[in-house]
Amino acid sequence: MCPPPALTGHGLDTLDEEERVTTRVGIKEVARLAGVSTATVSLVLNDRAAERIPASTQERVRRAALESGYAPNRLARSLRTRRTHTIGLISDRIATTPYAVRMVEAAQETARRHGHLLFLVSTGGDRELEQEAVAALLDQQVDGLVYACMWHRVVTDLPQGLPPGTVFLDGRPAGGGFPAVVPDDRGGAVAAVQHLVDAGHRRIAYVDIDEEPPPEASGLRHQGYLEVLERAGIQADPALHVRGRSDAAGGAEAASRVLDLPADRRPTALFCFNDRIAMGAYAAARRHGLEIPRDLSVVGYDDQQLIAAELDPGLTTVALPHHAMGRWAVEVLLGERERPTQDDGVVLMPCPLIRRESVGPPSVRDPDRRRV
Amino acid sequence: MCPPPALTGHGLDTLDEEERVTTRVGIKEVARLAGVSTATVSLVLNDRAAERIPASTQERVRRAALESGYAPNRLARSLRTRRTHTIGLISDRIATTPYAVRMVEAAQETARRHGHLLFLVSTGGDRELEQEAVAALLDQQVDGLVYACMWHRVVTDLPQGLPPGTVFLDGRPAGGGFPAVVPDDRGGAVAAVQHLVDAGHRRIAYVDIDEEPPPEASGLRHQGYLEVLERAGIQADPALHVRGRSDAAGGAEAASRVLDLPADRRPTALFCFNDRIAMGAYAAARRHGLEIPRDLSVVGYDDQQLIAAELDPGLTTVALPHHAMGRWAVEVLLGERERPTQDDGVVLMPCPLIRRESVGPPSVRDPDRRRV
DNA sequence: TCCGGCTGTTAAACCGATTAAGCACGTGCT
DNA sequence: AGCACGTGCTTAATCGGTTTAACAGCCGGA
Repeated sequence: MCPPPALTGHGLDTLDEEERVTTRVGIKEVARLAGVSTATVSLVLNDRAAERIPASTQERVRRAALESGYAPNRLARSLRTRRTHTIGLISDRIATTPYAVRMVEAAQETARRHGHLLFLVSTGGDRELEQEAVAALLDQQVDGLVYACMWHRVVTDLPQGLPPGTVFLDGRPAGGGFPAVVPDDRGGAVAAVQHLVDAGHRRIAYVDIDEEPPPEASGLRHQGYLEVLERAGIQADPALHVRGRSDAAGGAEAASRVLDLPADRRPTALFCFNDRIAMGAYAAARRHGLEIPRDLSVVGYDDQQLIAAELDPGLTTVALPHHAMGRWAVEVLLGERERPTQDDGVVLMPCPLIRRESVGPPSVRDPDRRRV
Repeated sequence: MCPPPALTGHGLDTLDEEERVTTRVGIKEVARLAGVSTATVSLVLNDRAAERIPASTQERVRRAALESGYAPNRLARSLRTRRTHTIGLISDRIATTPYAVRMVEAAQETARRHGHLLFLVSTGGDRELEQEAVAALLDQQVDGLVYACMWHRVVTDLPQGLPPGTVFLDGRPAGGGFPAVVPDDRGGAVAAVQHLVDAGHRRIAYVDIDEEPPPEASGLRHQGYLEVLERAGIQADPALHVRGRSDAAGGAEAASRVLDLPADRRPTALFCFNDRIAMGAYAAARRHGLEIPRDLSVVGYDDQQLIAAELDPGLTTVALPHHAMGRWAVEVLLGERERPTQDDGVVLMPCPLIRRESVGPPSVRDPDRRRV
């Protein structure tokens, strides 16, 4: 029992106590306790013993490790094995879209389940920070990188030096060449609008977002919207495609524009770009004396709990598969799941329709009762 | 046990190219290029040269490093220096309270500004996972740990083996002994209620949350509420302290209970435990034919953007200093800021009042007009 | 008796940096 | 000439593990 000199200066009486606190027990100590060499300890504890080392010795080593509370220094191990069991997640931002956070959480959880730790870096979209982050993470010898976006988008100028295996999350690299997963916005829109068509609606407006340039999701959802109309033999009315700011006020304003149309052209249902716009649509409906879903059906997008579930009546909406995407990204990164080869490596994750109470059959009310 | 692909993989033709991609240039290569030993390279690049090494040599080394794109392997460096420049953040959950995410983001940003990377682990409140996380992070030799809660609470059973410097964020350890930062809920309530008193209100209700056990914040805000009333010489009316579920419906129901009181006891202002409850209070006010702020003033808590800013009229509320707390925690951890010694190491972070349009002078309307 | 092979274990190289200690050389002083 | 000292660098130990090659001892067969 002759301990190595303690590194700290603050002298306690009992060296024993001090050591417990400051110095972790290493493989050497275990080897000494078990009366073997460090090589043997390493072999045993890593199950590389392969019959070469008798059970008795293995038992001795394991007991020594357990009793001394040995935990290997992963730094040292990683230096030799060249695997750190860490991954880096770079995201443009995490706080803005509340439920996109689920992506990060899912990524972290998946990493953990596979024995990895996750470095989180959010760059606020700053190119320079992003570049620094890539470098810092590679310096740390991460086993892989996830490049996450908080909105479905096409990433045009990638940082330099992204390692080949990097996985894109909720975005895809302009040039391709990396595995990527994004929500199936077109498919989600199809589900939403089909739901309205199935309920009997023929005049369905798309209350789009008004942003320049329009986000990926905007165009894709429009495609889905048009696709369903066409399949249903409904002539799309350009007047029913309106745009508004992405908040309740903007949504109310845009929704009002279609609700103000003459009775024979006025929509009986609204497909809103997102839940905030749908929230505004509720307000507009109220101002037009329309009751949801009796007089007007509304479908949103995003399934933001704070809005969709709290509105009265509950908003039928389409959920973004944040959790599934976060998990997918890490699984692909860690080789637990096949890398996609089709479609330039881009995988579309389905967006499930969440049915609440904001959709019903079209109203048959007297047009004169339209305003209050 | 599928082997992760790590950074290497898909073979390229030219070894040269391959090397560029797979093998990072090490200190040895730089030494060779500059015609010196690795020791010299290390000395120069770490500015430990201290006049011992002439400028000409330094120049040569630096150029070699730059030209070869040398970046030190932080694993190796850390093994030797015993500092990894990484910190671990353990949080019970990150997705639930949307804006608590700011805490994590602030922590990450602060870590980055001080040259550190942040490991994120969210445990879902699972004790066992929490324990594993502590162990895994310590194995990785993190320089420190932040233990974050997503609601202000007292942490009763801490995981084993938390290193002494661990900082608590939005929570404090039951036994003390660790630095901790929590929002000043009492102070925030004081600001909110004082604001109402200053506007002339005398009958102010506290629409509390109905949870067992009541969260820390509930009691503290109640204290602040009572404190202001007492200072203002207002007799607190127990009937004006009601509780409801923490959502819009619960808030509406609880608010209705006080709005149903006879005119001479009915409050002219509501202080709500949070913004979701305040959202319900808006609905209740509407149903009672009361206009905000003309007939009823409302103050919330949390400043949830999706609610507070979107409501009409905008909700005056109290913001939780998530950003400031996240930053504080990391600064204390990294020794950039003095550890608190007062109050068992617990620091109260001020909660600023956010003034919007939901507060006005008390109504002088005819009580008979109360219902519509 | 000698040799090959098997068993159980270990010495030592290695990962890529940092850093204490020391060496070689020139210079100035006595 | 001899010596101390400063300058400019290098050697080698070290961090805490993993991994390869080899060694000691024993056994059985030729």
